Amino acid sequence: MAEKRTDKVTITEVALLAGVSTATAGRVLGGYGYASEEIKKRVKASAERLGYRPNLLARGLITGKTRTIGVVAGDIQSPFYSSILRGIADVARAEGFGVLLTNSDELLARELEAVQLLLEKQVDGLIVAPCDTERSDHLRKALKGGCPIVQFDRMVKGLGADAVTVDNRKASREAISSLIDAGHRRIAILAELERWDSGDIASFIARVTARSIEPATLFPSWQRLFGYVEAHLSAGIDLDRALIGRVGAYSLEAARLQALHLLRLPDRPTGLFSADGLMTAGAVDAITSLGVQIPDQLSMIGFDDLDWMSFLKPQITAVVQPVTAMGQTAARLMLERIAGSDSPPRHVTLELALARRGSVSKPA
Amino acid sequence: MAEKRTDKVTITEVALLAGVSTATAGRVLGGYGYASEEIKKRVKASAERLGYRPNLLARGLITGKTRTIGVVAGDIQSPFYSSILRGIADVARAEGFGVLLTNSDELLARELEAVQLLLEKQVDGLIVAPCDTERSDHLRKALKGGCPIVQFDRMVKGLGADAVTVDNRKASREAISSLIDAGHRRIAILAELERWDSGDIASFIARVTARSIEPATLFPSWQRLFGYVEAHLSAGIDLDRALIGRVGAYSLEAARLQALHLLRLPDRPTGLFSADGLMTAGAVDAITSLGVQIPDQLSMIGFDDLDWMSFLKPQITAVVQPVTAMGQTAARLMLERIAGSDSPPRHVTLELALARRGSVSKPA
DNA sequence: GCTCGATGTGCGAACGTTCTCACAATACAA
DNA sequence: TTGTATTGTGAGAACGTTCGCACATCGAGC
Repeated sequence: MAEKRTDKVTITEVALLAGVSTATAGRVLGGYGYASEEIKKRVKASAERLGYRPNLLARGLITGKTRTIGVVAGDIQSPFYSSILRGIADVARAEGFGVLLTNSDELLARELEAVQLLLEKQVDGLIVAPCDTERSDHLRKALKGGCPIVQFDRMVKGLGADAVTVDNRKASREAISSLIDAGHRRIAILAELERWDSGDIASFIARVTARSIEPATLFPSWQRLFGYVEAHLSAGIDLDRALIGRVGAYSLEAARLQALHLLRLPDRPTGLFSADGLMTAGAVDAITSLGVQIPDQLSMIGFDDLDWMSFLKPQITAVVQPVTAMGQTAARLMLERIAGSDSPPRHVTLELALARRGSVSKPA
Repeated sequence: MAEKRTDKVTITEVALLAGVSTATAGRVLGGYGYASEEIKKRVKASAERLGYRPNLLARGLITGKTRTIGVVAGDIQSPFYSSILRGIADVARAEGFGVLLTNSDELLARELEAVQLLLEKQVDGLIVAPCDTERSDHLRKALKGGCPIVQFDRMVKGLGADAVTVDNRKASREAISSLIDAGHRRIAILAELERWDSGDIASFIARVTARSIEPATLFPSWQRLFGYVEAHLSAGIDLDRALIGRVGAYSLEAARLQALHLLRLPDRPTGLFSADGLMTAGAVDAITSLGVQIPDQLSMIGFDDLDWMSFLKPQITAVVQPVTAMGQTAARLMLERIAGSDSPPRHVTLELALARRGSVSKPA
């Protein structure tokens, strides 16, 4: 019977009905000051009766806090980002925070636009997978303007902000080493490797060899190549540049083509390392279409663990990223910042696990 | 050199620097009234110089519009929801709207809490996959309160709100019919079938047979069972209740176990229809672990198309849902509502496609 | 008796915008 | 000249909260 056309019930009306001032009503409803039991009861009853719901815009305007976290993901459609987002959303929800989502598609222009929008919407903090580790003045400015930032998956050079990453380099090195230990000498890598300023693979290898490169702010696929190179170096195996499959784009089809190319080399590799989930998908597509047998004709390890890798033939041994945990951790760091922590920037590195599934054996 | 400690540059300061009133500055910056070229230039220059960014909270408070869409998904981590979200986000971004995301995990209590939060944050509209097609007073109330709602994937009974769905029943009927046409008579179905008030499969079948049930507001997995039953009826094939695998939970493991059960029946089915992506995954897991050959020993069609179904063995013929398009459509309907459309509730039904991949053949 | 802290309440001013007016100035037709 | 529309500008009131302050009451301690 209670007919409310528009839900424009404000605190003023509640106060009026309860016979108190708006300030008092606010104290009860907002829970931020003194109020006698008697009055508390009265105000709450009135609020209940009118169906009062606080207007978080107004509250945010005055407190300067919106209890909203802005997230800039690359592409929520991908399992990687969607799992991370899930982790973020869970932690945020538990603390009564909202999550404002945007996609950058790994384009700087779009990230810029997104950060802009989120800042204008006055989010309390920004969780970002930065798509450029150098040109990120917008993030610096936001940080300086008092908006905390937590990076994930990669880190901007010299940005004094929290970050959650994994040790790509180490996991990749260990994966390659385990292939080497199994007896493999010709191991191919299939990786995106899109952006790098001195874009040349040869010079990258040279700098890795000379130890003149800082891996922390590289993009993940480069870090994984880094580990690949290191594993070869420490085992004393010469690198064959033909075995480095630089896909150059984040696309299944491009990965498939590059994988086909690698598998058709005159001296075909006996091992294959794919540097992320999409690359693994492309590789498996190529492998099944060529009828190559795993692990008899080819041993394989992939980065990222997708559900099908465990229940389909060929099963794929994979480096498992703790995706949801990454999101949760990022959100927790963010909440601490929002709560006022001003500790120096923290960098959390989560552990990676290798899920062994029998796609690795000795070379024929 | 321009040092701004906190980015608290307000329109007042811009106005001051430009030597105009805040009202005029607002008109220029907000683009909503007269202003001479001369003054426009001056205000814009001042804004630029101070690094002015509008506070969308304040604007929202006064206009009553936040240019934000609230989304209640089941679980963004699933490919289904994340693709839909992507579609929504794309359309929203193009129109300068933000997307506030929540997960319900298909729990009514959580959906309620989510809707509450979103409304308090004053979203301009709600895009929801309602997790109960009956008890949805919170949605009714929101709608009545003036907050437009667009449902997707399923529809609340008698809720006068827009909706975007697919014709699950028809697609399922056609899929089953194609198996029947191929000669199959013992076709199993693997489906979630968790909630239904008169929870009994037998009574459901009876009501379908008697045509005394309205499919529109059923949950998708029930609609798909509906089509399964219809296909059998119209082909004159007796239903074998043992072939209806009711998983009862949305879980890979539960689906796997139920699939194992079906495949171990004394008189094993020659065809299998899995009612969504997760069910297909569970089924394929069971199939590969039992070493059943597709399509030689078992023909299979799945609902939902996931990437691995096309590039792995066994390849799975699948009903493809236009997921991204669903999200886009939902967002477009929402934007029209926000723009003021007061047409009667629209129900958009998107087309489904069957991707034939050779997992269907004649029974042995 | 007085002061003091703790508790309880209301007034009015924020917060950063947009919106409604009022009012000028200009231009053009009657 | 007058009227009327168009364009341009500013003062001040919204929007729905919270916050700072003033003030009132109460019991305890001296």
